[in-house]
Order: sequence, then structure tokens, then C-alpha cells
Amino acid sequence: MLINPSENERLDPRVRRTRSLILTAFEALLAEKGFESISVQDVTERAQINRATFYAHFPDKYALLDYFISQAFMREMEKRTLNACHYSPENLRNLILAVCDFLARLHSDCAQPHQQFESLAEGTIKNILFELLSHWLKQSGTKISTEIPATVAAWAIYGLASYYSHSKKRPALEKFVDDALPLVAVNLGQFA
Amino acid sequence: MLINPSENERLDPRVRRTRSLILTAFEALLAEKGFESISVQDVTERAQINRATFYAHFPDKYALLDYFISQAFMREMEKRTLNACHYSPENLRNLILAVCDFLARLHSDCAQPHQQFESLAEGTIKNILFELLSHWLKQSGTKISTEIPATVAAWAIYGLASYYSHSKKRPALEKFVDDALPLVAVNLGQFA
DNA sequence: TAAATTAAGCAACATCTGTTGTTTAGAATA
DNA sequence: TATTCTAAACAACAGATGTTGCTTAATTTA
Repeated sequence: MLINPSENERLDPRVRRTRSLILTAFEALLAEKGFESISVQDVTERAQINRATFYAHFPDKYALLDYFISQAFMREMEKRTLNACHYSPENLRNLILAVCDFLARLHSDCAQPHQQFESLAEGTIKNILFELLSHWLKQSGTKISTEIPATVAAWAIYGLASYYSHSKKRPALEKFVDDALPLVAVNLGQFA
Repeated sequence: MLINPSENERLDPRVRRTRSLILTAFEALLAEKGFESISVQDVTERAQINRATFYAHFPDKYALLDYFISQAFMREMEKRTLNACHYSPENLRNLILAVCDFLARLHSDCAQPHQQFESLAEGTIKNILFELLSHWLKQSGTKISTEIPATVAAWAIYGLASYYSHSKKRPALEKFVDDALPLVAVNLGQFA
């Protein structure tokens, strides 16, 4: 389902248009009310498309959320060129920063990010993080299995970012990452 | 909403009965089909209660899932007396073991544990884990803030357990925990 | 350009949701 | 025990869901 820019271009323009209408409408609605109270109806009315058309693109609103988050998060990774690189403390630092930033923005952009919304978004983002970290660690050419360290790192990073983005009075991001980085890096030294 | 055993007893027996009927029905349905395709109707028919009665107990099926998981997980923690103790590598080991075990069982008990189900269960369990770990770390009487280490530990533990419970050919649990423990313990030494 | 392909619009469906008002029956209390 | 309280059953509601078959219009392709 997830589409990269190049194959996006040779997609039927009607499809591109509809998808973009859906995503824009969804984003606007998220700014107004919580995910749980957004219906497929709401989305299609706002997007000015037929409701049946929605179902030709997504099985349900949960799939839409997944696509929406994936797409936004991957774009963020690409923008920061974190997708194509290797493990180093500096890159890890930037990754943590990026995730904190992304979540903080997500929270400020969404009217009422409730439990359900957050849990689903978390699953989506963590999957991407795990893939990305696995890729990083394998660059080191090590024979050690990367799965366990990548798992711990992906979950820990998300946990930290989630904690940061929920803090009442958010500490300065840079300072927070200074504190957080070593707790993640400590297990990755062997891949540097 | 979550009820401990003592106050459960002095609850109106009709309420106790209904709740137990709902939970039993829900558990049975989870063994048959995925959470996404279980409707409130399904639950109330199986439980042989009126549908409107369901809504007197839970706002929707997501709240039911949350309650179901919380309740089962907390009971597991109590059984292993992990709820009332402090941080030590040995206790941490038991905790990781317990979470792995719980998730593995959850997966074998549920017909089709899909993304949505897992994400929601994860949120519920991790909240409990975070509270429990915060409690542990505070026992040490340290002045250091426990929030960041507790966050990293809760997320990392869940990540590991999730990884374990998804492994195709599950390694021996004891062995897995031997490998996993140090990655979590490394950040908690100061609270021993 | 003409023909073939396929996305989007439209309408109608059975089903499920969450809510409300009323009645009935079981539990707590005086 | 008699009375009061309140949970559960029941019925009916407007609204949303996910699906289908059909028509229309845009696009790709030959």
C-alpha cells in the first residue's frame, strides 16, 4: 500500500487525486476532533468523494490511520536522511531527536490524541523504526544477531519520545536527548 | 473501573454475574476469531445478556479489551508477587520472564492476534509495567528521577517480550531471558 | 482517434452501533 | 417483612458500516 514518490507519479491521476483528498480531509478532521469520533462518513463528506470510493482505497478508518502515519513518518525520515545511513552515536542522536519532534508535532496537530489513536500510531511508527535500526546495525557487517538489540533500541527510543511528548512542561529537546541517548547507545556500541 | 478482589465481593451480585458473563464470552470469542471481527452483538449473544446491558458496563468493545487485558495481566503480576517488591536483577529477570510468558500465552489463546488487537493490548500492559517499575525504583530511596529509566525499561521489556512471543521457533525462554536481561539491567544498576 | 480499461459516482441492502424510555425482577435496607 | 433502590430486559431510534450491482466519465492503449 505504501507508495514511494517515483511509482506515485505513474499512478492513475484519479487515484492520486482521491487519495490526496482523503488524506487532506483526514488531517483536517484530526485537528478538530479525536480519532475515535471521526467516522468514514466525516472523511468522505469533507473530501467530497463518495463513501463507497473510500472503501476502494482503504478497508476501514484504521487502515487510513496506519497509512497516514506511515507516510508522514517515512517522509520525515527521508527529509533528515536517516533512512540511508549506518549506526553511529551521532546518527542515533538525530534519530531520537527526529522521533521526539515528530510525536510532539503529532500531539500539537491533533485535537485529542487519545489512547486508541496513540496505540495504533505507536505500532505503525515502531515497525518502521525497527526496520530502520535493523538496517543500520547490519551495515556494521557484524555476525552478531541484530534483532534483539534493534528491538530494544526501537522500543526504548519510542518510549523516550512518547515520554517527552507527553511531558507537561517539555524540557528543552536538546537537553532531554543528552540524557536519553546513553540509555539507548549503551547497547549498540558493538555496531559502531 | 479496574476492581480488586476485596471490593469485588461487596459488589451487587447481578453486576458481578453480568461482568463475568461478558468476560467469559469475550474470551471464548477471542479464541475463535480476531478482535476486529468480534462485535458487541457477538459478545452479548454469547453471554446471553441484553445488548443495552453491555453498554451499562463498557462504553464500547475497546474498553472491554482494555479491561480484559488489564485484569488478566494484573492477576499474573500478583500471582508472581511482582507487584509488591523492589528492584533487583533477580526480580527484573522474573518480570521479563512473566511478560514473555503472558504474551506467548495470549498469542496461543487468541485465534488471530492482529495489529489492532496487539497495539491496544500493548498500550494497556505497558502502562501497568511503567507504574510497577516506577514503584520498584522509588523503593531505592534515590533522589534521581525514576521516570526516564522506568520508561526505557518498560518499553524495552515489552519490546523484548513481544519479539520473543512472535519468534517463529521460540528459543528456550530461560535462555532468551539470559540474553535479554543485561540490555535492560544496564540502565538500572543505580537503583539496586 | 477509437476502443478498451478502470476509477468514481450513485443507490440500496442488511447489519451493527450507541442511546433512550419503560417495564420487570432481584438485592439492600429500614 | 415491607419498602426502596437499582440492575437487567425489552423495544425502538437515528445514524454509521461495509458491500453490491449498475452507470458515468476519465485514462490508457492500440
